[in-house]
Amino acid sequence: METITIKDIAKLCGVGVSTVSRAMNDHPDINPETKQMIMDVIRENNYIPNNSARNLKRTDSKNIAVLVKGVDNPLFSRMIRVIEEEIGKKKYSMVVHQVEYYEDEVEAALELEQEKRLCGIIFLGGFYSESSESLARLKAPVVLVTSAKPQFEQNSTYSAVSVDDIRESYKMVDYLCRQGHKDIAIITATMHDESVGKLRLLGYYKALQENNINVNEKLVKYMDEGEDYSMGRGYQLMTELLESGEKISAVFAISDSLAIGACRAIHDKGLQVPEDIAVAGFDGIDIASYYSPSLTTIIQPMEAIAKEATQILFNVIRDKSMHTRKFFEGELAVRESTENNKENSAD
Amino acid sequence: METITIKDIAKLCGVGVSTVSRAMNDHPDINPETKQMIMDVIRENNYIPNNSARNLKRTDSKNIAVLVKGVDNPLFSRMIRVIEEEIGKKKYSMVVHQVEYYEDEVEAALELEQEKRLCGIIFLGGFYSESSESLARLKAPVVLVTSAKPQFEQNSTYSAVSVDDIRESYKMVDYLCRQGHKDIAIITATMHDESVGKLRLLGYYKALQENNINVNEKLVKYMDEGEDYSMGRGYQLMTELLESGEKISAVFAISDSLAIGACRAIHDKGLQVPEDIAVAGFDGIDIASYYSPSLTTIIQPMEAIAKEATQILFNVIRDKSMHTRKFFEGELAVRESTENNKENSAD
DNA sequence: TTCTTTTATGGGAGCACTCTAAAACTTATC
DNA sequence: GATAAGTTTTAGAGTGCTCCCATAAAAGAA
Repeated sequence: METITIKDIAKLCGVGVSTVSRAMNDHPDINPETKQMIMDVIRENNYIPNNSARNLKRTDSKNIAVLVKGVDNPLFSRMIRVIEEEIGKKKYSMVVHQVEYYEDEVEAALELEQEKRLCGIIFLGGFYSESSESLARLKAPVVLVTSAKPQFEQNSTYSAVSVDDIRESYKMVDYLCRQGHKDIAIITATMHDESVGKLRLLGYYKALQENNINVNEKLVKYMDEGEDYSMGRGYQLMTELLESGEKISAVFAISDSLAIGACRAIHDKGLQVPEDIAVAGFDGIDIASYYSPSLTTIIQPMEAIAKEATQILFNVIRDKSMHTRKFFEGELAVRESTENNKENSAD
Repeated sequence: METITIKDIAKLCGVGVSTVSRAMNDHPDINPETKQMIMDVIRENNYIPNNSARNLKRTDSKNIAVLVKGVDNPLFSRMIRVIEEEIGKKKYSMVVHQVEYYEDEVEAALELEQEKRLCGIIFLGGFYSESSESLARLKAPVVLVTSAKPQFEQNSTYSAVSVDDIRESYKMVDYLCRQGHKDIAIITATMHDESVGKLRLLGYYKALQENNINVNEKLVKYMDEGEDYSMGRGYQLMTELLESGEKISAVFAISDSLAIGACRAIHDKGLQVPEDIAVAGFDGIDIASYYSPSLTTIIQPMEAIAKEATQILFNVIRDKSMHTRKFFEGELAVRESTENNKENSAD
């Protein structure tokens, strides 16, 4: 059972190799009947063209890379699933690349580009320390998903799609303030200017300010740069918070995983969520609604974001359209972890 | 900034193209000094060979595909991370392919093989309805990870690595029996003979039998074929169980996600875990230990399994060594969700 | 009928590599 | 100094495909 090539198909059909190529690639200059005949033969013989040979010759490689910091982040793995579906529909193929925390994602993309002849790049998460200048080194169009970068110039060299992190974070913290909380801690990511953690922190500051609450910097806990948003890390940081002796009535963790770790830490100190401390997360991953107590969170429309990201990428690749910046609206889901039993018990 | 090719490097070094190729591929017939010189030039110019061109010519393509039913299954996404690391170390590249529930994974692999010139295939999960005969259609060596298939003939056409599902499941149910439970329900996957769900069900039967407990088929709940092990599904099936009116003192769900869904369902009926019903899971994903109550489960050594799987694959690819069947030992982690307060309150 | 235009097809160069076979250069042996 | 044997290098064929260009056939215009 030898590998079957385009030549074999051509011979079988009694036509030239180029005609078979034409039929497969929806080239206009071909007789519909010939095309039909060729396609039938292809199907009968389960012929699938060799991707390497195609990519070698083609200018447009039909390879899209997805670079992820943490494939096992539930938010990302869910999005990867959607992105692969979308990419598959358009007959492109997806290359997933896990970027280690110590790696520079743009460097990694640069390598992949040489190696795999990419025609498009999607970044899930990540920091882009050098920002625009760094991203501009990539030849293929780039879409940033769920990353910082609210600023967006005309003629940008990349697109971006995400929720408005400042606004969504504001929404959550403002909600906590209205619930009567005054001592609200936050568990966030690195202080890096280009990080989602920074934006969500800004939303936190803004909400406190508008509610006339002074910021207590001792209630602001940072993860280290490049660390995953893990439950373990949430647990540690919450424990530090609890052991600091500061008064805390609510905690906002910038991911659901961190929030769950925090819940567990509170529990392990013999305290109750939400009775003693309310906890809120961010993302809206499955576990948030199944956790006990179910977790108040900002639900990011992951499917929509992932779909839009691939759509934008295709627009840029195929129609050479301009890069764009799209914001999605998150949904504040109020659940058990912030139910205010103390004050509202009379309701 | 034009793309740099092997020709450019050859010219820069003042040597032939084939010599550069030799240097890069650790070919023995080359002067060490020449090689060093060439490697220096390559590094200085950030040259990275084009993968498509390589794969086109090479017999062994250095492409390994990972086919997954459900990339967003936490167990799998974690393993994917480890597998990519291992594959990367050996300078091979990984192609992740999400297999939809309605797709036949072997068909999908067959396509990928033609398309991407695979030199190895790893399956994560999946069913393999046609089993051996079907798998034998693949030319590249295959390793099944976390799949059924305890039987293993000499000269098998594939390797397999997993825990011994029957034994691990037995361990768990036997433990529940010893805790004094008599009415133990199970939430498992399809009845399909080649599924992990079936094996774990066999372990359940065995444990009940050895503990002289009659099986009540009304306590055995099946998911549909191809469905993900989701929390939502666990919730539904547990709700059905609770509404059946059968007496239930413990539930064993064959994945942690299902178990968490079950916990939530019990909670929503106004009952307590473990006081009213004990719950046990399987897998040992992160959330299991952070959930409230923390979840009793069988911890699969995911990292070790993933590493071993890639190792075996490399052995078969490179040394043409025989296929093997490797079992790992799981760890029964007893946690809050099965703590037996009732009987042992005097302890 | 002859010339131009349109439509359909085939030939073959080229993509960036690998690898075989042969060439060029060493060194050893008599 | 000639031959053999080994080492290092190179030219060039081959990989499966795409796409430009040439050609052939059909259609339309003169």
